[in-house]
Amino acid sequence: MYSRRMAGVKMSGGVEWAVHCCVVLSQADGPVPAQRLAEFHGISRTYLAKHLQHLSRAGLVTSTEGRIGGYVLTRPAGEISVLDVVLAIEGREPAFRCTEIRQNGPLPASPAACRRACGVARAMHAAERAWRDSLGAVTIADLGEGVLEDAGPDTFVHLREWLGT
Amino acid sequence: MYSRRMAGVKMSGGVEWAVHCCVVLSQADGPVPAQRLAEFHGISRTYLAKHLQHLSRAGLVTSTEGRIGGYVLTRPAGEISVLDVVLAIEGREPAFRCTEIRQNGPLPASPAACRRACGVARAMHAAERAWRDSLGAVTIADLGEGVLEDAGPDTFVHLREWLGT
DNA sequence: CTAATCGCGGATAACACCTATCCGCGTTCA
DNA sequence: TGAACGCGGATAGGTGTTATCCGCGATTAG
Ligand code: SF4
Ligand code: SF4
Repeated sequence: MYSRRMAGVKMSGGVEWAVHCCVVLSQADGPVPAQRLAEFHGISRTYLAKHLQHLSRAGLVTSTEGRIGGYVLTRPAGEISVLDVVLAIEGREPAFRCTEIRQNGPLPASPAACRRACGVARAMHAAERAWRDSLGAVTIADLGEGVLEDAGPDTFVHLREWLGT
Repeated sequence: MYSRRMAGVKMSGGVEWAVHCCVVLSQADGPVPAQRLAEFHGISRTYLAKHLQHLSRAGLVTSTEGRIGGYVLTRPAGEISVLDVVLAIEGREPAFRCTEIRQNGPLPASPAACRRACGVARAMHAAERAWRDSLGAVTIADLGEGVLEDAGPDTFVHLREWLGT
């Protein structure tokens, strides 16, 4: 699916799907099945279902089983941040994982010096905090307004019509 | 090497090695061979060599071939940020990669609306910018001072003695 | 000059994670 | 009852990370 060489810190592609689904759900009146969400975005239904289950386990969406089931946002769109979605899909593990190599080799750091994280780890964690703070400041409701600005004020009207089909 | 399950946005472990090597190099008088750097940190010599080559290609370190060769920092430690090292090892690709799913499905976004990145992509890129700004504000020299605070003022004296062995 | 040391780049393999699909199960409702 | 739906496990292919090994060219001690 990805043609170019890629490297480095990378984010799962499912995050993009999940965020878009949340924006759609914020405009829906009732439960929207995964089938419908996948159709709307032109993506794999079975794989999207996996991501939606992650959102469900994280408590961001509430699932309704049975005949006319589907997904509904648990909280108002203004109370769900992009960070919530990213953490639900990607997990809560920090990107930087310290392997404590300062304790290896001929001059290992003393146990006293290792009581707290070293400067390297502190710098990495501070950067991740800045990243999370930035994502935490944007809500699904904010993204919905952005769509209206970019695509016109009647976009969600068409969306609701299609969902009701 | 990693026993626990991990998920999500992740950073290559080689970044930690590379940053530590830069701190060591900032305290060395002459070229330090990869063999020595690997010994000091108790890590794989052959694999570390790969990362050092990345640093060399990025221009952060200058390599000397031959009998008494090794690596030297190209710039002063105060002019090399942690971000420089991370980008050299991990590459410059952004973590979030947009697949433009808004152009799919029964209600695709109009070409006019796609002239610029949508709100989702903008939020992701803003968060990455905050992450990079945070990492760019910390230099190798700063980390060296942190080591002195944590491990005592004679730490680098011992280091230089061992390097001279 | 010779040999030892060193950096460089390619080839290779094991492993983990991402992507994607399929199936069976339980639930709900027409 | 049957159709639609969510849930979880099993599975498979692709990609990136981790790690090692080899040959090559460069440099220097002896
Ligand atoms: S010095 Fe910092 S990054 Fe390095 S091993 Fe220790 S805690 Fe981890
Ligand atoms: S809406 Fe944004 S994140 Fe989604 S496909 Fe379009 S540009 Fe990418």
